[in-house]
Amino acid sequence: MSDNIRTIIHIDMDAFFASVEQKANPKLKGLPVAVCGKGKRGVIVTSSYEAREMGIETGMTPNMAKRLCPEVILVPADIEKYIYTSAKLISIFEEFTPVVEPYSIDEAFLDVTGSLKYFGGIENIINGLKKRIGSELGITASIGVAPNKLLAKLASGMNKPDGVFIINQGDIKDILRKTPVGKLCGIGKKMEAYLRDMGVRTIADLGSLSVPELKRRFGIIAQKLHLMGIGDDPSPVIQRGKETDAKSIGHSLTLERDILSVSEIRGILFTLSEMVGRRLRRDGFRGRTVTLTLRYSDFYTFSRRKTISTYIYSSDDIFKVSFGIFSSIRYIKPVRLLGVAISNLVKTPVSLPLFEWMRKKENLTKAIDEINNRYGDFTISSAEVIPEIHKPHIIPPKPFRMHDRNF
DNA sequence: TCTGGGGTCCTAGGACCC
DNA sequence: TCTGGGGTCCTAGGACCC
Repeated sequence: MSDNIRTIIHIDMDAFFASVEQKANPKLKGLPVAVCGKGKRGVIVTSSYEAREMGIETGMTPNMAKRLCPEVILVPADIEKYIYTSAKLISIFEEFTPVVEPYSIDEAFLDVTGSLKYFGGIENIINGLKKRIGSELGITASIGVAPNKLLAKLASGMNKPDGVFIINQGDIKDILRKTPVGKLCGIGKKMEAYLRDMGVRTIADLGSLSVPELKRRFGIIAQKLHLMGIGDDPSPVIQRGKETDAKSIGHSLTLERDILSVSEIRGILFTLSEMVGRRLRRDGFRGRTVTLTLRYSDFYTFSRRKTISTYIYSSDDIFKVSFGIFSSIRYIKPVRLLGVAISNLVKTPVSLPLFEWMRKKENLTKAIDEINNRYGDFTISSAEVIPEIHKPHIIPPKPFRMHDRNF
């Protein structure tokens, strides 16, 4: 461990989407509100604390929620509003330190080690954050403070909603002894069950296992697990704009109804390819591996990928590869979900176009993107695109899975 | 009662080359 | 005559996070 102790904040909005809706429409304040995804197959993505008290959980269908709590108010998700609020949040955070790492639409890590003195201590920073968020955005946040990201994240969950929890150096041992290992970010259900079989229940139990012992069971992640077990985490807060490049870009869509028709599937793949292609180009990448994901009506989900020899970036090329993969799948059942993703990415200036037709194609693609960037998505696009599909999709919290409920 | 969407990282096995 | 071993690339799938 290092001598200079860091002060890391993890800040997590409370019931983010629901709170934003309650702020936008004060009539919803104090009521059970559930925000749902759009379309026939949308599920609940967040709910207010009032709704949670009635047993409403993320992942339920609106029907299930209604049955459970007839007074629940269902509000369709308005992603643009949440993105806007999220951007405001980040700019508030950045007034307290430049070292801000957005972790999702409603969470961030802040390294405030360097700004403690300026603000006169951690309490002033916490109070300042809460006050600004409350007065400017009308929502609440839970804040965790600790010497590293792992523990800060753990801390922010300890006193929800609208809470603060500070883990000082001296408290660490005690907390590790008391806290179940599954509370750690990175230990999911499977890992927790596996650790339980080894007699590991608390974080401290994990810390008591030796690295070689962990290596036998978990291989390469042994060292990391050990560090987690002793509450250590050397990873830095990565300042916004200094992130590593994306590794993949993709979109998927659950269809309004299950379909079998190849021409409909073709249309959806084309649209998804266009969405992927636009983001790929906007972010300045090309890629050479295309992955197609299918989910059948029985929920069986699988993927097929293809790596080609050249880096591509046009929506058309992405579509050709993804439809080619689809065509190679022999046994097709009614399709519930389709996904297209591209990976094996490189930053764009790769080479100049070799031939005239390549240059023309590139110019056309650029012109279309410029128009779409200026006037909104799909102002211009091929006749095959289905414009309904593309609103931004960014959905947060914990997925709730039907089949997890049996224990 | 039916089960959203966007990512990262890791594993294991096969193809292929030297 | 019975079968090396290392390295790289690729595919499929799963765990995990939000």
